[in-house]
Amino acid sequence: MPKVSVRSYSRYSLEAMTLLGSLIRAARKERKMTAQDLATRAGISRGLLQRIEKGDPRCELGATIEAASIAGVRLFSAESSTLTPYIRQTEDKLALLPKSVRKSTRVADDDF
Amino acid sequence: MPKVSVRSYSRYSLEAMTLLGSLIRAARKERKMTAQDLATRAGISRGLLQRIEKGDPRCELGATIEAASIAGVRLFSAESSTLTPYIRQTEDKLALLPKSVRKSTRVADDDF
DNA sequence: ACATTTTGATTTATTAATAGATCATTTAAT
DNA sequence: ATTAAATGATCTATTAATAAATCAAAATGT
Repeated sequence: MPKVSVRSYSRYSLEAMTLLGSLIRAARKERKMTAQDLATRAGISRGLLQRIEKGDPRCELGATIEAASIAGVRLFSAESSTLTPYIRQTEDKLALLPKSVRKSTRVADDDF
Repeated sequence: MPKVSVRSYSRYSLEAMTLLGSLIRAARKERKMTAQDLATRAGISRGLLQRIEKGDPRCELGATIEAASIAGVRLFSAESSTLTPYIRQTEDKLALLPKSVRKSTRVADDDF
């Protein structure tokens, strides 16, 4: 009997993954691509694409994003052809934030 | 010598994953969460969170989405508290599309 | 300046995902 | 109606991801 490994997801996460999968599937069909077509173009197996379109949480992020992208679904809709400026922007923001975060020693100051 | 398994990603996909990771990291710091904090809350190891924040394609989709969600980064910004209506909308659209896609037999009709 | 915590980077054992194959069923085009 | 193709589902061997531990370096608060 195989040991069961559990991992839980919030409702939002589950819904987001389901939605993403459905969007991919819808986009694929709109473009009249077969599952095998898309899978091949994404460099993955048809079985994995099936799981991706179902919103299975345990797929590789990369495989999912790539399949989405080829189907025409983009996580980030950029005006420019590249996301680089947004990445840069975020990195700049990160540079301003403290490099390491620290909880104040006095967590719940109940000595009053 | 371990056999090397390759998987390739489009530039967009790589950039999207990098951006997502950076957004998570920035959001986490803005909220003054340590990596360990976020990892624990997401039910993953700190090492995995490190990879997620780097935009590593080979992470579980679920772990990534969950970490993002907890950090406050959402893939889909819904007006409602649930994505259900969007899922439904997409499913409806799917219902209208053919259940299976088919290439026309006459691919390149060169007999003329 | 110092003490402590956070982070970054590795390494290994364990667990899980993926590819590929196969088969039944459904679907679409003729 | 018939036929070929697409889909859905399941199984197994192989390959890869994850958790956990460890250690060094960097950063923060006092």
